Amino acid sequence: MKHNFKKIESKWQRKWEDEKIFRAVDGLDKPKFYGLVEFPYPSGAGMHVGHIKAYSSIEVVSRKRRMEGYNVLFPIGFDAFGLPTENYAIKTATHPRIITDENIEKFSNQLKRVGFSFDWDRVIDTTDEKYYKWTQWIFLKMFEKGLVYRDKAWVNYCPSCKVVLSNEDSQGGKCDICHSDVVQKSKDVWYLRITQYADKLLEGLDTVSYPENIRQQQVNWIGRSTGAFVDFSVTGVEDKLEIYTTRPDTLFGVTFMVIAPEHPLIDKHADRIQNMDAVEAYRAECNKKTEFERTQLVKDKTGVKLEGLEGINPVNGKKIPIFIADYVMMGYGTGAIMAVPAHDQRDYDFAKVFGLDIIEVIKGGDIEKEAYTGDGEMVNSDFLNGYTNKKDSIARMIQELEKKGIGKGGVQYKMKDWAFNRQRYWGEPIPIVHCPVCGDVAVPYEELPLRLPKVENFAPGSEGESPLAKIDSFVNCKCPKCGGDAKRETDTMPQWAGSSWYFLRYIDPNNDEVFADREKLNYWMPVDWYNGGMEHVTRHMIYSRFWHRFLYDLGVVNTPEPYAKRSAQGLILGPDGDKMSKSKGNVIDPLDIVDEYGADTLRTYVLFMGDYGVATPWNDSSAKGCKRFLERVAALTDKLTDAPSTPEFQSKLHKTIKKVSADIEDMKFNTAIASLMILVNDVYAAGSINKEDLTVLIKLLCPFAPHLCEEIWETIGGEGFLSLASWPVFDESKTVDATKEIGVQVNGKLKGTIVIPTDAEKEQVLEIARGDEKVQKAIGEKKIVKEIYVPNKIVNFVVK
RNA sequence: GCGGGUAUGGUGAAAUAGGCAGACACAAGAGACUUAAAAUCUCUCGGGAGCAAUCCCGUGCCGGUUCAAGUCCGGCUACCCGCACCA
Repeated sequence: MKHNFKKIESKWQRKWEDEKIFRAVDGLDKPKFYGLVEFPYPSGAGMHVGHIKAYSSIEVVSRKRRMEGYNVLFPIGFDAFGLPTENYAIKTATHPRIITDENIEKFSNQLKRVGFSFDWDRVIDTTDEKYYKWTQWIFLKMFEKGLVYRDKAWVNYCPSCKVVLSNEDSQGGKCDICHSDVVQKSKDVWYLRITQYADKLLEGLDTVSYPENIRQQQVNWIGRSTGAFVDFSVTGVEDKLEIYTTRPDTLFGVTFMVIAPEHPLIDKHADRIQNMDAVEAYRAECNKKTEFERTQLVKDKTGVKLEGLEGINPVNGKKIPIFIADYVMMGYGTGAIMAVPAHDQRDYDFAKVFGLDIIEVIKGGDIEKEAYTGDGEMVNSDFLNGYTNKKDSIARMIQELEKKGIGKGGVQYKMKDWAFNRQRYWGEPIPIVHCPVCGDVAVPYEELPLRLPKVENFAPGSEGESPLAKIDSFVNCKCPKCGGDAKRETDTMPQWAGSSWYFLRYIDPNNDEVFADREKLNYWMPVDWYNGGMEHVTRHMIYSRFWHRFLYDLGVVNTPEPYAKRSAQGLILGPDGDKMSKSKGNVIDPLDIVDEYGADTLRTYVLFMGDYGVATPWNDSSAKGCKRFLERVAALTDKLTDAPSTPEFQSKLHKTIKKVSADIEDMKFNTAIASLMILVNDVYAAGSINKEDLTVLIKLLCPFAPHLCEEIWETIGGEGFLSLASWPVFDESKTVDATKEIGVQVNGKLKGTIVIPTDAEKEQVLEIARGDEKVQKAIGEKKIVKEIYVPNKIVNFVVK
């Protein structure tokens, strides 16, 4: 048979869709498998070849699971709120709804042309009001539980997108969307108290199967540290200056304090600060610096001493100067530090610039040269002198601080609360009403969804307020509590909201009563295997784990963690080895490949091209090689024989079943495909194959190249869909050979190979090895001093 | 600076738990078929020496453990990813 991919691919895609053979059935009395891939943002550009690779892994596993008898849920949907659509809407004066619908239509057709076995009856769209009703519902539940708060704050603001960004969206001081420099702006911000879940998110990592690098990235992102909060008195003022430190045991080495330039103490006691001019000048200078300069370039210490205020070290009563400096951040800890120059390099550098005292309290380094951050004996530290163990000295100091009421042990996180509002149109409206009497009031649950109103002009206002603020009919409303005149919140939720719980909605996508039926959740959750990109490890994954954990604490889902297992694909690079980008002109369009080589070739190649987790350049000739392989498979129907299979071929076949089965589970798709290529080469060498053996072969290949395998199955008279046939089981006894070829080494160097009966006795093997001509020659006149035999692997003679 | 990872032919890459390095492909070269080309099929294909049998070298670098190291240990180097004046 010829491989007429154009004809057979559309034929089988239609059949699969008509008969809905990939539909997941709720509550079936079968083991379940929930395979998940990150749902796409339906951009106008259409599908990227990276999508194909990202989905192909779980696609292959899901197809294998179905054949193994599992009830499989492998869904797809669209994460469709977001800025690119909104910007395109502004540019073309088209409503984002229309653009989104068009793009979803386009994406769906493209996905279908690759033959992915999604359950198309469960498609979700985060911009559908039936969906975002429940996004708003979860938000209100969080509001109800005190996990939502509003605060005026200095925030990351992108002047180009005119939008407030979360910490995560402005990494490196650049806007994640447009890459402009982010500035600090004082704004009204809605926060989700994700920090309250920091420990739960950390602990949850021990209960799931994530690759080490992903686990580590999440641990770093949460950034838990333990230490102590200590109150320092300030001369002449009532307030205490609270600092956070991880090394409270170095308190006797404190020689000055540093507070962030934005620290409220400064304005509060401005009248006592004699050099307010210099302070203001320094603050202005800091404000001018971009985040990039502040964190990347300027490691030189700068600062200004606050004249008129002095700190008092609570453990020894010493007066110490207070500085402002931009190396202390308002956003971490308390925005104030005690400086121990002898044992912290930054404090050391600062002390050198300003000529401050450096007092050693831990022995072991040379504080003339640099700060010593290692362990050692405590000195100059009163009751801590003589301690050599960091843990003990810290514990003792915390005990002392708590006894005297001047400090306490505490925990800090690098992770900050999640800035949750955006001044944009194309997002979920935040369902809150501002009442002059009652304050912030939740929109009643029965009024959800709070729909996005129709707008003529989607552009944000000049001050960066939401386009919704211009719609009086939306803004003006009655307070749900007191019935008085009130105004609606006009900001919308960030892009990440909809994707924070979408995997739950797939389970029950059309439910109008609850976000998903509890029994169905119990059946399907958790997600058994989730594949996606590394770029979503610290945002989407942490956010969605947080939301899911919240829902668990609320008692509405059955598992604390949403994803039992996570994997990540490596990028497909352009043929030139660079990251694909339009500007470089090295983008591969997957649909071009489908047209030219077929979907089966595309699917097979993206998994064959290399290690699944590693970035690999696209190589068109290699892709063609996969096409060649599939053509050779198609032609096997011309080699059919009625003759029974040979024991040799049975052995090869069963070894291949074993290898392919194991490799798919280990995501070693490249070697799984390679072993199928070897098997096909073996058939060509033998000249013929019988129907039974060919059936096994196409079953193994079916998850990778399903259209072709279905067609072959039909051609050789198979009944029903091969995609629903049973996965081959190997016979272990047939994977063991009667004889084995092993190497024989002399002094660790390979000198010959011998054939031995499998599991032969050591003496028998050594006998054969000694008798080998080449081995004898290598030994020559020398004496054998040691004989090593590793069963079925190798013989080594040590000679002198 | 901290954390994670990677390094193997001309290329993408294989190598179970320390046991025949380079499977499977791609590219290249030669040949067959063809009026010709494409496609297909056959052969060669890490480096060096040799007519050859064969021998020597070879998994980023230096050292170690071992009968045996791509694999384990110690010390480097380069690159990639993430975080970063985090107190």
